[in-house]
Amino acid sequence: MASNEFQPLQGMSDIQAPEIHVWRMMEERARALFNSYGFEELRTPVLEKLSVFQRSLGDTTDVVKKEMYSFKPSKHELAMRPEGTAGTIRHLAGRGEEGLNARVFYIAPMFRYERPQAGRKRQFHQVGVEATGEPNPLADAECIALQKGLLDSWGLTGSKIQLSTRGEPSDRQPVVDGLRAALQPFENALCEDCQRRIDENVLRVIDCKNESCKKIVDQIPSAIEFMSDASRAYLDQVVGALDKMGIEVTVNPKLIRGLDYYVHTVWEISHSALGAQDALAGGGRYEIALGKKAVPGVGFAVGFERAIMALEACGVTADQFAPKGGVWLVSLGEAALAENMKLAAQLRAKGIRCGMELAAKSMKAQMRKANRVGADSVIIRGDDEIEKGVAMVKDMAEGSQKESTIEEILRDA
RNA sequence: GUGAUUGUAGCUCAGUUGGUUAGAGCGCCUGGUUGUGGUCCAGGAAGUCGCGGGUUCGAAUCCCGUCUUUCACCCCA
Repeated sequence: MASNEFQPLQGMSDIQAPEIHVWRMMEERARALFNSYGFEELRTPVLEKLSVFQRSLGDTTDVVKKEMYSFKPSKHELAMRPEGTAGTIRHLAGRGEEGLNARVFYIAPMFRYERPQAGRKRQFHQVGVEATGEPNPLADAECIALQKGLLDSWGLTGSKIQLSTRGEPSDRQPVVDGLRAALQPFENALCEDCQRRIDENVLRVIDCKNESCKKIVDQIPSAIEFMSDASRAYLDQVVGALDKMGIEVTVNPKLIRGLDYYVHTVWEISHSALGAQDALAGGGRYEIALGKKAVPGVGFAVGFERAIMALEACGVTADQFAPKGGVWLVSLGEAALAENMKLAAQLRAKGIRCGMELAAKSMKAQMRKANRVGADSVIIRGDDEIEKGVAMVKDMAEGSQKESTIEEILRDA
Protein backbone atom coordinates (compact mmCIF):
# COMPACT_ATOMS: atom_id res chain seq x y z
CA MET A 1 0.00 0.00 0.00
CA ALA A 2 1.45 3.29 -1.05
CA SER A 3 1.66 5.83 1.70
CA ASN A 4 0.33 9.33 1.22
CA GLU A 5 3.36 10.96 -0.29
CA PHE A 6 3.32 8.52 -3.17
CA GLN A 7 -0.34 8.92 -3.96
CA PRO A 8 -1.54 11.21 -6.70
CA LEU A 9 -4.04 13.92 -5.79
CA GLN A 10 -7.61 13.04 -5.03
CA GLY A 11 -9.52 12.11 -8.13
CA MET A 12 -6.38 11.73 -10.22
CA SER A 13 -4.61 8.56 -11.12
CA ASP A 14 -1.45 7.18 -12.57
CA ILE A 15 -2.26 5.08 -15.58
CA GLN A 16 0.15 2.20 -15.79
CA ALA A 17 0.53 -1.27 -17.24
CA PRO A 18 -1.51 -3.31 -17.70
CA GLU A 19 -4.39 -0.77 -17.90
CA ILE A 20 -2.35 1.43 -20.21
CA HIS A 21 -2.60 -1.19 -22.95
CA VAL A 22 -6.34 -0.78 -23.33
CA TRP A 23 -5.86 3.01 -23.42
CA ARG A 24 -3.38 2.66 -26.23
CA MET A 25 -5.60 0.29 -28.15
CA MET A 26 -8.43 2.81 -27.89
CA GLU A 27 -6.24 5.69 -28.98
CA GLU A 28 -4.75 3.82 -31.92
CA ARG A 29 -8.10 2.64 -33.23
CA ALA A 30 -9.60 6.09 -32.73
CA ARG A 31 -6.83 7.70 -34.78
CA ALA A 32 -7.23 5.16 -37.57
CA LEU A 33 -11.00 5.62 -37.68
CA PHE A 34 -10.84 9.42 -37.61
CA ASN A 35 -8.31 9.33 -40.41
CA SER A 36 -10.73 7.30 -42.51
CA TYR A 37 -13.34 10.01 -41.97
CA GLY A 38 -10.88 12.76 -42.85
CA PHE A 39 -10.52 14.28 -39.38
CA GLU A 40 -7.20 15.84 -38.39
CA GLU A 41 -5.81 15.74 -34.87
CA LEU A 42 -5.72 18.99 -32.93
CA ARG A 43 -3.87 19.53 -29.65
CA THR A 44 -4.88 22.66 -27.82
CA PRO A 45 -3.40 23.86 -24.52
CA VAL A 46 -4.76 22.60 -21.22
CA LEU A 47 -4.94 26.17 -19.97
CA GLU A 48 -7.21 28.77 -21.53
CA LYS A 49 -8.53 32.12 -20.46
CA LEU A 50 -11.46 31.51 -18.18
CA SER A 51 -13.63 33.54 -20.53
CA VAL A 52 -13.25 30.92 -23.27
CA PHE A 53 -15.29 28.55 -21.16
CA GLN A 54 -17.61 31.09 -19.63
CA ARG A 55 -18.71 32.37 -23.00
CA SER A 56 -19.18 29.01 -24.69
CA LEU A 57 -20.42 26.64 -22.00
CA GLY A 58 -22.37 29.36 -20.26
CA ASP A 59 -21.38 31.03 -17.01
CA THR A 60 -24.37 29.73 -15.07
CA THR A 61 -23.65 26.07 -15.78
CA ASP A 62 -22.31 23.95 -12.93
CA VAL A 63 -19.27 23.00 -14.96
CA VAL A 64 -18.20 26.63 -15.15
CA LYS A 65 -19.66 27.86 -11.88
CA LYS A 66 -18.38 25.25 -9.44
CA GLU A 67 -16.23 22.64 -11.15
CA MET A 68 -13.41 24.57 -12.76
CA TYR A 69 -9.81 24.63 -11.76
CA SER A 70 -9.21 28.32 -12.25
CA PHE A 71 -6.61 30.75 -10.95
CA LYS A 72 -5.13 34.08 -11.72
CA PRO A 73 -1.35 34.02 -12.06
CA SER A 74 -1.17 37.37 -13.83
CA LYS A 75 -3.51 39.71 -15.71
CA HIS A 76 -5.90 37.08 -16.93
CA GLU A 77 -7.92 34.60 -15.02
CA LEU A 78 -7.09 31.15 -16.40
CA ALA A 79 -8.77 27.80 -16.23
CA MET A 80 -7.84 24.22 -16.97
CA ARG A 81 -10.18 22.91 -19.62
CA PRO A 82 -13.21 21.02 -18.30
CA GLU A 83 -14.11 19.80 -21.81
CA GLY A 84 -12.67 19.92 -25.30
CA THR A 85 -15.12 21.83 -27.45
CA ALA A 86 -14.54 25.36 -26.19
CA GLY A 87 -10.80 25.35 -26.80
CA THR A 88 -11.19 23.65 -30.15
CA ILE A 89 -13.66 26.27 -31.33
CA ARG A 90 -11.48 29.03 -29.92
CA HIS A 91 -8.76 27.68 -32.19
CA LEU A 92 -10.97 27.17 -35.25
CA ALA A 93 -12.50 30.62 -34.95
CA GLY A 94 -9.01 32.01 -35.32
CA ARG A 95 -8.46 30.13 -38.56
CA GLY A 96 -10.97 32.27 -40.45
CA GLU A 97 -12.88 30.78 -43.36
CA GLU A 98 -11.28 27.36 -43.21
CA GLY A 99 -12.08 27.08 -39.52
CA LEU A 100 -15.76 27.22 -40.37
CA ASN A 101 -15.56 24.04 -42.36
CA ALA A 102 -13.09 21.92 -40.42
CA ARG A 103 -13.00 18.38 -39.13
CA VAL A 104 -10.75 17.86 -36.12
CA PHE A 105 -10.40 15.43 -33.25
CA TYR A 106 -8.64 15.43 -29.92
CA ILE A 107 -7.57 12.91 -27.31
CA ALA A 108 -6.82 14.80 -24.16
CA PRO A 109 -7.11 15.13 -20.38
CA MET A 110 -9.87 17.32 -18.92
CA PHE A 111 -10.25 18.69 -15.40
CA ARG A 112 -13.26 19.17 -13.20
CA TYR A 113 -13.27 19.73 -9.47
CA GLU A 114 -15.97 17.23 -8.47
CA ARG A 115 -16.36 14.63 -5.76
CA PRO A 116 -14.65 11.65 -7.32
CA GLN A 117 -16.01 8.18 -7.66
CA ALA A 118 -15.49 5.33 -10.10
CA GLY A 119 -15.75 6.71 -13.62
CA ARG A 120 -15.65 10.25 -12.35
CA LYS A 121 -12.16 11.58 -11.93
CA ARG A 122 -10.95 15.13 -11.44
CA GLN A 123 -8.52 14.55 -14.24
CA PHE A 124 -10.33 12.48 -16.81
CA HIS A 125 -9.76 11.81 -20.46
CA GLN A 126 -11.86 12.30 -23.50
CA VAL A 127 -11.66 11.56 -27.17
CA GLY A 128 -13.80 13.89 -29.18
CA VAL A 129 -14.42 15.37 -32.60
CA GLU A 130 -15.71 18.67 -33.89
CA ALA A 131 -17.03 19.22 -37.39
CA THR A 132 -17.77 22.87 -38.02
CA GLY A 133 -20.30 24.00 -40.58
CA GLU A 134 -23.84 25.28 -40.93
CA PRO A 135 -26.59 23.16 -39.36
CA ASN A 136 -27.22 20.10 -41.47
CA PRO A 137 -29.05 17.00 -40.26
CA LEU A 138 -26.76 14.80 -42.32
CA ALA A 139 -23.70 16.20 -40.58
CA ASP A 140 -25.28 15.38 -37.21
CA ALA A 141 -26.13 11.87 -38.36
CA GLU A 142 -22.63 11.32 -39.68
CA CYS A 143 -21.19 12.48 -36.36
CA ILE A 144 -23.32 9.98 -34.47
CA ALA A 145 -22.36 7.26 -36.93
CA LEU A 146 -18.71 8.06 -36.39
CA GLN A 147 -19.12 7.91 -32.64
CA LYS A 148 -20.93 4.59 -32.88
CA GLY A 149 -18.18 3.34 -35.18
CA LEU A 150 -15.61 4.34 -32.59
CA LEU A 151 -17.32 2.34 -29.85
CA ASP A 152 -17.67 -0.61 -32.24
CA SER A 153 -13.97 -0.46 -33.11
CA TRP A 154 -13.18 -0.89 -29.42
CA GLY A 155 -15.51 -3.85 -29.08
CA LEU A 156 -17.94 -1.94 -26.89
CA THR A 157 -21.39 -3.47 -27.20
CA GLY A 158 -24.68 -2.94 -25.40
CA SER A 159 -24.65 0.84 -25.35
CA LYS A 160 -27.80 2.89 -25.97
CA ILE A 161 -28.02 6.10 -27.93
CA GLN A 162 -30.63 8.58 -26.79
CA LEU A 163 -31.40 11.53 -28.99
CA SER A 164 -33.23 14.78 -28.52
CA THR A 165 -33.20 18.34 -29.72
CA ARG A 166 -32.64 21.71 -28.13
CA GLY A 167 -34.27 23.39 -31.12
CA GLU A 168 -33.12 26.63 -32.65
CA PRO A 169 -32.02 29.52 -30.48
CA SER A 170 -35.35 31.20 -31.21
CA ASP A 171 -37.13 28.19 -29.68
CA ARG A 172 -35.53 28.72 -26.28
CA GLN A 173 -37.95 31.26 -24.91
CA PRO A 174 -41.14 29.53 -26.13
CA VAL A 175 -39.91 26.26 -24.63
CA VAL A 176 -39.10 27.85 -21.29
CA ASP A 177 -42.37 29.75 -21.20
CA GLY A 178 -44.35 26.72 -22.33
CA LEU A 179 -42.85 24.41 -19.74
CA ARG A 180 -43.26 26.93 -16.95
CA ALA A 181 -46.90 27.42 -17.81
CA ALA A 182 -47.46 23.67 -17.99
CA LEU A 183 -45.77 23.07 -14.64
CA GLN A 184 -47.48 25.95 -12.86
CA PRO A 185 -50.53 23.96 -11.71
CA PHE A 186 -48.26 21.30 -10.17
CA GLU A 187 -45.75 23.61 -8.57
CA ASN A 188 -46.53 22.66 -4.99
CA ALA A 189 -46.27 18.96 -5.75
CA LEU A 190 -42.74 19.26 -7.13
CA CYS A 191 -39.68 18.55 -5.01
CA GLU A 192 -37.89 21.46 -3.37
CA ASP A 193 -35.15 21.51 -5.99
CA CYS A 194 -37.65 21.59 -8.81
CA GLN A 195 -39.64 24.44 -7.32
CA ARG A 196 -36.44 26.41 -7.48
CA ARG A 197 -35.60 25.06 -10.94
CA ILE A 198 -38.87 26.29 -12.46
CA ASP A 199 -37.48 29.78 -12.29
CA GLU A 200 -33.77 29.13 -12.55
CA ASN A 201 -33.48 26.34 -15.10
CA VAL A 202 -36.80 24.83 -16.01
CA LEU A 203 -35.25 22.21 -18.30
CA ARG A 204 -33.73 20.58 -15.26
CA VAL A 205 -37.18 19.77 -13.93
CA ILE A 206 -37.63 17.50 -16.93
CA ASP A 207 -34.85 15.13 -15.92
CA CYS A 208 -35.36 15.26 -12.16
CA LYS A 209 -34.96 11.80 -10.66
CA ASN A 210 -37.57 12.34 -7.98
CA GLU A 211 -40.49 9.93 -8.56
CA SER A 212 -43.27 12.42 -7.99
CA CYS A 213 -41.61 14.96 -10.25
CA LYS A 214 -41.28 12.32 -12.95
CA LYS A 215 -45.01 11.65 -12.79
CA ILE A 216 -45.80 15.31 -13.23
CA VAL A 217 -43.37 15.64 -16.12
CA ASP A 218 -45.06 12.69 -17.81
CA GLN A 219 -48.33 14.59 -17.80
CA ILE A 220 -47.13 17.77 -19.44
CA PRO A 221 -46.12 18.26 -23.07
CA SER A 222 -42.47 17.63 -23.87
CA ALA A 223 -40.10 20.48 -24.62
CA ILE A 224 -40.08 19.50 -28.28
CA GLU A 225 -43.76 20.31 -28.58
CA PHE A 226 -43.07 23.97 -27.88
CA MET A 227 -40.53 24.21 -30.67
CA SER A 228 -40.98 25.43 -34.23
CA ASP A 229 -42.00 23.10 -37.05
CA ALA A 230 -38.57 23.59 -38.59
CA SER A 231 -36.83 22.35 -35.44
CA ARG A 232 -39.00 19.26 -35.32
CA ALA A 233 -38.40 18.60 -39.01
CA TYR A 234 -34.64 18.88 -38.42
CA LEU A 235 -34.82 16.22 -35.73
CA ASP A 236 -36.88 13.97 -38.00
CA GLN A 237 -34.27 14.26 -40.72
CA VAL A 238 -31.49 13.28 -38.34
CA VAL A 239 -33.47 10.26 -37.20
CA GLY A 240 -34.26 9.36 -40.79
CA ALA A 241 -30.63 9.54 -41.87
CA LEU A 242 -29.55 7.38 -38.93
CA ASP A 243 -32.22 4.85 -39.76
CA LYS A 244 -30.89 4.58 -43.33
CA MET A 245 -27.42 3.90 -41.93
CA GLY A 246 -28.82 1.21 -39.71
CA ILE A 247 -28.01 2.99 -36.48
CA GLU A 248 -30.49 2.45 -33.69
CA VAL A 249 -31.38 5.44 -31.56
CA THR A 250 -34.13 6.28 -29.11
CA VAL A 251 -35.68 9.71 -29.30
CA ASN A 252 -36.06 10.87 -25.73
CA PRO A 253 -37.45 14.39 -25.34
CA LYS A 254 -36.56 14.28 -21.65
CA LEU A 255 -32.86 14.06 -22.43
CA ILE A 256 -31.38 17.32 -21.22
CA ARG A 257 -27.85 18.45 -21.92
CA GLY A 258 -26.73 21.23 -19.68
CA LEU A 259 -24.19 23.18 -21.63
CA ASP A 260 -25.47 26.43 -23.12
CA TYR A 261 -23.87 26.09 -26.51
CA TYR A 262 -26.11 23.30 -27.77
CA VAL A 263 -28.69 23.87 -30.51
CA HIS A 264 -30.74 21.32 -32.41
CA THR A 265 -29.53 17.76 -32.06
CA VAL A 266 -28.20 16.53 -28.73
CA TRP A 267 -27.50 12.97 -27.69
CA GLU A 268 -26.06 10.79 -25.01
CA ILE A 269 -24.73 7.24 -25.04
CA SER A 270 -25.20 5.21 -21.90
CA HIS A 271 -24.27 1.74 -20.75
CA SER A 272 -25.98 -0.34 -18.10
CA ALA A 273 -22.68 -1.49 -16.61
CA LEU A 274 -21.93 1.98 -15.30
CA GLY A 275 -24.38 2.48 -12.43
CA ALA A 276 -25.70 5.96 -11.86
CA GLN A 277 -22.90 7.52 -13.88
CA ASP A 278 -24.16 5.67 -16.92
CA ALA A 279 -23.36 8.24 -19.62
CA LEU A 280 -20.14 7.27 -21.30
CA ALA A 281 -20.40 9.62 -24.24
CA GLY A 282 -22.36 12.58 -25.44
CA GLY A 283 -22.56 15.04 -28.20
CA GLY A 284 -24.58 17.63 -29.98
CA ARG A 285 -24.84 20.45 -32.40
CA TYR A 286 -23.73 23.80 -31.12
CA GLU A 287 -23.22 27.39 -31.97
CA ILE A 288 -20.43 29.06 -30.08
CA ALA A 289 -19.96 32.80 -30.15
CA LEU A 290 -16.47 34.04 -29.46
CA GLY A 291 -16.05 37.73 -30.04
CA LYS A 292 -18.06 38.73 -33.07
CA LYS A 293 -17.90 35.35 -34.65
CA ALA A 294 -20.41 32.57 -34.10
CA VAL A 295 -19.04 29.18 -35.04
CA PRO A 296 -21.61 26.49 -35.82
CA GLY A 297 -20.72 22.84 -35.66
CA VAL A 298 -21.41 19.40 -34.34
CA GLY A 299 -19.28 17.17 -32.18
CA PHE A 300 -19.05 14.43 -29.62
CA ALA A 301 -16.89 13.31 -26.73
CA VAL A 302 -16.34 9.90 -25.21
CA GLY A 303 -14.96 9.50 -21.70
CA PHE A 304 -12.09 7.02 -21.56
CA GLU A 305 -12.55 6.06 -17.93
CA ARG A 306 -16.21 5.24 -18.41
CA ALA A 307 -15.74 3.56 -21.77
CA ILE A 308 -13.12 1.34 -20.17
CA MET A 309 -15.55 0.34 -17.43
CA ALA A 310 -18.11 -0.58 -20.08
CA LEU A 311 -15.47 -2.45 -22.05
CA GLU A 312 -14.63 -4.52 -19.01
CA ALA A 313 -18.28 -5.54 -18.83
CA CYS A 314 -17.97 -6.55 -22.51
CA GLY A 315 -15.00 -8.76 -21.69
CA VAL A 316 -12.48 -6.41 -23.30
CA THR A 317 -9.62 -6.19 -20.83
CA ALA A 318 -6.21 -4.62 -20.85
CA ASP A 319 -4.12 -7.78 -20.73
CA GLN A 320 -5.48 -8.80 -24.15
CA PHE A 321 -3.50 -5.91 -25.56
CA ALA A 322 -0.33 -6.31 -23.56
CA PRO A 323 2.73 -6.70 -25.77
CA LYS A 324 3.88 -10.27 -26.08
CA GLY A 325 6.13 -12.38 -28.21
CA GLY A 326 9.59 -11.59 -29.44
CA VAL A 327 12.89 -13.00 -28.37
CA TRP A 328 14.59 -13.46 -25.00
CA LEU A 329 18.36 -13.80 -24.86
CA VAL A 330 19.86 -16.07 -22.27
CA SER A 331 23.50 -15.51 -21.41
CA LEU A 332 25.77 -17.88 -19.53
CA GLY A 333 28.98 -16.23 -18.55
CA GLU A 334 30.43 -12.76 -19.03
CA ALA A 335 31.48 -13.26 -22.63
CA ALA A 336 27.98 -14.36 -23.63
CA LEU A 337 26.46 -11.43 -21.77
CA ALA A 338 28.58 -8.97 -23.74
CA GLU A 339 27.88 -10.71 -27.06
CA ASN A 340 24.15 -10.84 -26.32
CA MET A 341 24.09 -7.10 -25.66
CA LYS A 342 25.34 -6.68 -29.20
CA LEU A 343 22.91 -9.23 -30.64
CA ALA A 344 19.99 -7.62 -28.80
CA ALA A 345 20.80 -4.26 -30.35
CA GLN A 346 20.89 -5.85 -33.80
CA LEU A 347 17.56 -7.58 -33.30
CA ARG A 348 15.96 -4.44 -31.87
CA ALA A 349 17.20 -2.47 -34.87
CA LYS A 350 15.08 -4.81 -36.94
CA GLY A 351 12.07 -3.91 -34.81
CA ILE A 352 12.03 -7.16 -32.88
CA ARG A 353 10.88 -7.11 -29.28
CA CYS A 354 13.93 -8.41 -27.52
CA GLY A 355 14.89 -8.68 -23.89
CA MET A 356 17.62 -10.10 -21.76
CA GLU A 357 18.81 -10.32 -18.19
CA LEU A 358 21.71 -7.94 -17.58
CA ALA A 359 22.82 -9.47 -14.30
CA ALA A 360 24.44 -12.86 -13.99
CA LYS A 361 21.49 -15.08 -13.11
CA SER A 362 20.98 -18.79 -13.28
CA MET A 363 19.68 -20.24 -16.50
CA LYS A 364 16.53 -21.34 -14.73
CA ALA A 365 15.84 -17.78 -13.65
CA GLN A 366 16.49 -16.48 -17.15
CA MET A 367 14.17 -19.05 -18.70
CA ARG A 368 11.46 -18.21 -16.18
CA LYS A 369 11.74 -14.59 -17.15
CA ALA A 370 11.51 -15.50 -20.84
CA ASN A 371 8.34 -17.39 -20.12
CA ARG A 372 6.88 -14.53 -18.10
CA VAL A 373 7.41 -11.89 -20.78
CA GLY A 374 5.76 -14.19 -23.30
CA ALA A 375 8.76 -14.64 -25.58
CA ASP A 376 8.13 -16.77 -28.66
CA SER A 377 11.70 -17.94 -28.74
CA VAL A 378 14.81 -17.93 -26.62
CA ILE A 379 18.36 -17.63 -27.86
CA ILE A 380 20.86 -19.29 -25.54
CA ARG A 381 24.57 -18.63 -25.59
CA GLY A 382 27.40 -19.75 -23.35
CA ASP A 383 31.16 -19.93 -23.81
CA ASP A 384 30.92 -22.91 -26.21
CA GLU A 385 28.47 -21.15 -28.53
CA ILE A 386 30.45 -17.91 -28.50
CA GLU A 387 33.57 -19.80 -29.52
CA LYS A 388 31.76 -21.52 -32.40
CA GLY A 389 29.81 -18.41 -33.45
CA VAL A 390 26.47 -20.14 -32.93
CA ALA A 391 23.53 -20.11 -30.53
CA MET A 392 20.82 -22.48 -29.38
CA VAL A 393 17.40 -21.25 -30.52
CA LYS A 394 14.48 -22.59 -28.55
CA ASP A 395 10.86 -22.40 -29.59
CA MET A 396 8.97 -21.74 -26.36
CA ALA A 397 5.61 -23.07 -27.48
CA GLU A 398 6.94 -26.34 -28.87
CA GLY A 399 9.85 -26.73 -26.51
CA SER A 400 12.11 -27.75 -29.38
CA GLN A 401 15.52 -26.25 -29.98
CA LYS A 402 18.21 -26.23 -32.62
CA GLU A 403 21.61 -24.73 -33.20
CA SER A 404 21.91 -21.79 -35.59
CA THR A 405 24.66 -19.40 -36.56
CA ILE A 406 24.26 -15.76 -35.62
CA GLU A 407 24.15 -14.87 -39.32
CA GLU A 408 21.18 -17.20 -39.79
CA ILE A 409 19.41 -15.77 -36.78
CA LEU A 410 19.81 -12.23 -38.01
CA ARG A 411 18.84 -13.14 -41.55
CA ASP A 412 15.66 -14.99 -40.50
CA ALA A 413 14.65 -12.45 -37.90
C1' G B 1 -21.11 21.05 -1.87
C1' U B 2 -24.63 17.03 1.11
C1' G B 3 -25.11 12.08 3.33
C1' A B 4 -22.77 7.39 3.66
C1' U B 5 -18.43 4.12 2.84
C1' U B 6 -13.29 2.11 2.37
C1' G B 7 -7.93 1.69 3.68
C1' U B 8 -3.78 -4.83 6.72
C1' A B 9 2.63 -7.89 2.19
C1' G B 10 3.32 -6.47 -5.21
C1' C B 11 -2.29 -8.25 -5.82
C1' U B 12 -7.05 -10.29 -3.55
C1' C B 13 -8.32 -10.58 1.29
C1' A B 14 -8.50 -13.11 6.78
C1' G B 15 -7.46 -11.11 11.64
C1' U B 16 -12.73 -13.79 17.00
C1' U B 17 -15.36 -9.36 22.93
C1' G B 18 -8.22 -4.65 22.51
C1' G B 19 -3.66 -9.40 24.81
C1' U B 20 2.83 -12.67 23.04
C1' U B 21 7.27 -12.41 17.32
C1' A B 22 0.07 -9.70 12.22
C1' G B 23 -1.75 -14.47 8.69
C1' A B 24 -3.61 -17.03 3.89
C1' G B 25 -3.92 -17.55 -1.41
C1' C B 26 -1.73 -15.71 -5.75
C1' G B 27 2.76 -13.35 -7.28
C1' C B 28 8.12 -12.79 -6.36
C1' C B 29 13.14 -15.00 -5.08
C1' U B 30 16.28 -19.54 -4.28
C1' G B 31 16.82 -24.71 -4.72
C1' G B 32 15.11 -29.88 -6.64
C1' U B 33 23.07 -33.21 -10.27
C1' U B 34 26.80 -30.39 -15.08
C1' G B 35 23.54 -25.07 -19.23
C1' U B 36 16.70 -25.19 -20.12
C1' G B 37 10.60 -22.02 -18.90
C1' G B 38 5.30 -23.13 -18.31
C1' U B 39 3.15 -28.27 -13.96
C1' C B 40 4.91 -30.32 -9.26
C1' C B 41 7.83 -30.33 -4.48
C1' A B 42 10.87 -27.76 -0.66
C1' G B 43 12.60 -23.37 1.35
C1' G B 44 12.83 -17.94 1.54
C1' A B 45 12.17 -12.62 1.27
C1' A B 46 8.65 -9.03 1.81
C1' G B 47 3.91 -5.21 6.06
C1' U B 48 5.55 2.62 8.84
C1' C B 49 -1.74 -2.56 9.79
C1' G B 50 -3.31 4.97 5.02
C1' C B 51 -1.28 9.15 8.15
C1' G B 52 -1.35 12.03 12.93
C1' G B 53 -2.99 12.36 17.77
C1' G B 54 -5.70 10.25 22.09
C1' U B 55 -7.63 6.32 25.69
C1' U B 56 -5.15 1.89 27.91
C1' C B 57 -0.46 -1.97 31.52
C1' G B 58 -1.32 -3.23 26.26
C1' A B 59 -4.43 -0.79 19.95
C1' A B 60 -4.65 -3.49 13.20
C1' U B 61 -8.87 -3.73 16.80
C1' C B 62 -11.78 1.76 20.84
C1' C B 63 -12.09 7.56 20.28
C1' C B 64 -10.85 12.23 17.51
C1' G B 65 -8.68 14.52 13.32
C1' U B 66 -6.79 14.06 8.41
C1' C B 67 -5.79 11.88 3.57
C1' U B 68 -7.71 8.38 0.20
C1' U B 69 -11.39 4.87 -2.10
C1' U B 70 -16.19 3.66 -3.22
C1' C B 71 -21.74 4.77 -3.33
C1' A B 72 -25.92 7.98 -3.76
C1' C B 73 -27.38 13.14 -4.43
C1' C B 74 -25.65 16.99 -7.68
C1' C B 75 -23.42 17.46 -12.37
C1' C B 76 -21.53 15.38 -16.59
C1' A B 77 -18.15 12.08 -20.64
